Amino acid sequence: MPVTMKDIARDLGVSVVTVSKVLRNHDDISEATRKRVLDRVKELNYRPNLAARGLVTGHTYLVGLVVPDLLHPFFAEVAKALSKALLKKGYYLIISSSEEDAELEAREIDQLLGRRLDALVIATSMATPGIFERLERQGPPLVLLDRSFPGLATNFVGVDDELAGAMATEHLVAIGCKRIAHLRGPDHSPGVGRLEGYRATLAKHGMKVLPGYVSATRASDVASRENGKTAMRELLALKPRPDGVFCFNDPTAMGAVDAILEAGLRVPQDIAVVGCGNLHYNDSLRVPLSSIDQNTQQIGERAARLTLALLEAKVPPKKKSIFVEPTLVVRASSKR
Amino acid sequence: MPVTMKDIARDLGVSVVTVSKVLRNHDDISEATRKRVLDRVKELNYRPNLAARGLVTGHTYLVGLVVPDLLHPFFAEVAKALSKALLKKGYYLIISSSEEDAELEAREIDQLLGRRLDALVIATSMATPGIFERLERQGPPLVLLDRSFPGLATNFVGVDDELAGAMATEHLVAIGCKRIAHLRGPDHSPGVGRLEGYRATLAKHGMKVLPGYVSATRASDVASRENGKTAMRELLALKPRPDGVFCFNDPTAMGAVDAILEAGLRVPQDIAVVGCGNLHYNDSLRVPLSSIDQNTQQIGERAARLTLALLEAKVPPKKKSIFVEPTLVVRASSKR
DNA sequence: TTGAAAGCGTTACCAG
DNA sequence: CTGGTAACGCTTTCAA
Repeated sequence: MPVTMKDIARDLGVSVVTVSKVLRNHDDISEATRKRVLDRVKELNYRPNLAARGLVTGHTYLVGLVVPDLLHPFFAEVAKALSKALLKKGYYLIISSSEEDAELEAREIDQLLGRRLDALVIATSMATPGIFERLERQGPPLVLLDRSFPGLATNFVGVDDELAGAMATEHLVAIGCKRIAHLRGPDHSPGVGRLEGYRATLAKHGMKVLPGYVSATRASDVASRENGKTAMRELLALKPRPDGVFCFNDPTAMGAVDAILEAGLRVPQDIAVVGCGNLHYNDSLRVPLSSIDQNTQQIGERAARLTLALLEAKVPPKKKSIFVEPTLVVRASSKR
Repeated sequence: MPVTMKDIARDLGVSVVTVSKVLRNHDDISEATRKRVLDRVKELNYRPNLAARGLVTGHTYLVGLVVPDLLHPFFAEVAKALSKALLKKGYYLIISSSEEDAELEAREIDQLLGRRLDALVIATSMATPGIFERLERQGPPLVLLDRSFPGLATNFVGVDDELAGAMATEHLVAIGCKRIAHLRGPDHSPGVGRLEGYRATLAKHGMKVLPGYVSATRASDVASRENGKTAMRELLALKPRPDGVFCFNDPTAMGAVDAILEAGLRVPQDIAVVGCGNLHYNDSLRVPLSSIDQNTQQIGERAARLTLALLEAKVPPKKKSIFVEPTLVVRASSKR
């Protein structure tokens, strides 16, 4: 059994209250007793029970983060930045992964609610906003991350996906591509946003989305490498064949490059490829991959700032959506 | 304020105890009351306060995991496997990252101890075992992960690093390398273990570790890419020059390949390279990288099994060390 | 400067 | 079947 305040109080012949006060630096304690208490605390290696404390104070200094996949560097990096920024203000981050599974995510959220966290940050795997409507009505302050729902009024932090799609497509246009295709992502907001950015940019330049130029298969976030390869093979069979591809994410783009090389074509001379996410190793690939950088760290920091603002507010502030600006990183796969 | 059992009890004119029993499926409650309670619980969206429950039951069903770096796929994958296996038994994993910083790690551990977790799993960034000796004496069940301390009796799960080093070196010998160098890792057990495996294998074949053939710089776990490049440049300046290199990890190996190609030499013809960790994208690199796979998933599962065993034991079982067997994956960087 | 009493939300124990 | 009482480890309030 761990040491409690009671043990210390008994040992020293003082009351629990006195011990409690010393530990929280109240100044209505004599130097003498303070020292006696502190010494005993050290000796016994005492640690306050944070759960008990939270029970009475009403806040836990715990913020929950739910992500679809910790193996995805994007989420790992957001977690890192978020954790660091929150820690500075004394808040501790609890991370859980839903493995892109809506049902598991619901269970995780339940757990976190049961622990009475002070706030919740969620990059959801859910297809519908139902759960979040309920959370907004009854639950701790909530910030949605990376994926949002049209029509749901909520706090949100993520990259501007439409801009990301537009920048990638704009770049392909700029290097002279005439027939630009898109290996699209899932039906969530990043997938749809990037697709919209692609569409809008083509339209702006008076270019058409040729039949089949938006992949039917939706690169899931896991195993998108294989998906990309398969989807690209289908694109290669089209006539006319595309001369530029914007891919939902980098693994998909890597798969696309695989398929293109496999068909005996060259990247970027025959087909230029741009991904999204800017993974760390893009530089060292067989064909170094151009990509849209999502400014991940900034996303984490802005999410932290927003969360802290919610935590410190007396009255619930107006819902706020923060869109971080992406950046284009050009490498060999689109250098002409 | 969240709904409590008291609210439900009052609404229904029953006692808190009755509500509590319904929620925990005690069978000494009439069907009628059970239904009334359950209905009200649904209506109000009630969730038991797990902290309060933990306070009285004495266990939290929480297991803490501390890793040096969540961005490292190895740890992310361990976390994933661990979490999945624990969840099956009703235990929930709290993940924190120490960013390879011993001081931060100490603070994280303190937090976790304050939360009275049921068990702790730690891949430590500490150079000394002091903290863990104390934890073994006073603290929840502890499992060390990936990194161990000679002389510290503790539960441990990790890959057999000496075997990893031996397998890599053995492979380089087998493909005909005569002068094998090692870009070594930090001073922790994996770094030292792999080095020992390398040394032992050379000795076994009557080969010498030539002067300067073990890099002085120790690939830190972060930014090891640049380190690898720098260290390899130094190796290239040696006479005679090595014709095979075993690198502590894959980023280091990627840096080594960079340096070799930059010097106008070929991989694997002039110098063969083997890494360790078997990162997912090793296949798609400019030079696909041979590597030692650590069987990460198995590490997570074994860690979970061991943790659960500790959790379920009445008396503290004897300390156990589990070494998972690594596997060699041969790719172009060492294919002759 | 100190501490007694009440309470946070829950469960264990035992009497009715 | 039901529920009163005590307890978990802590903080808050207020009186001494």
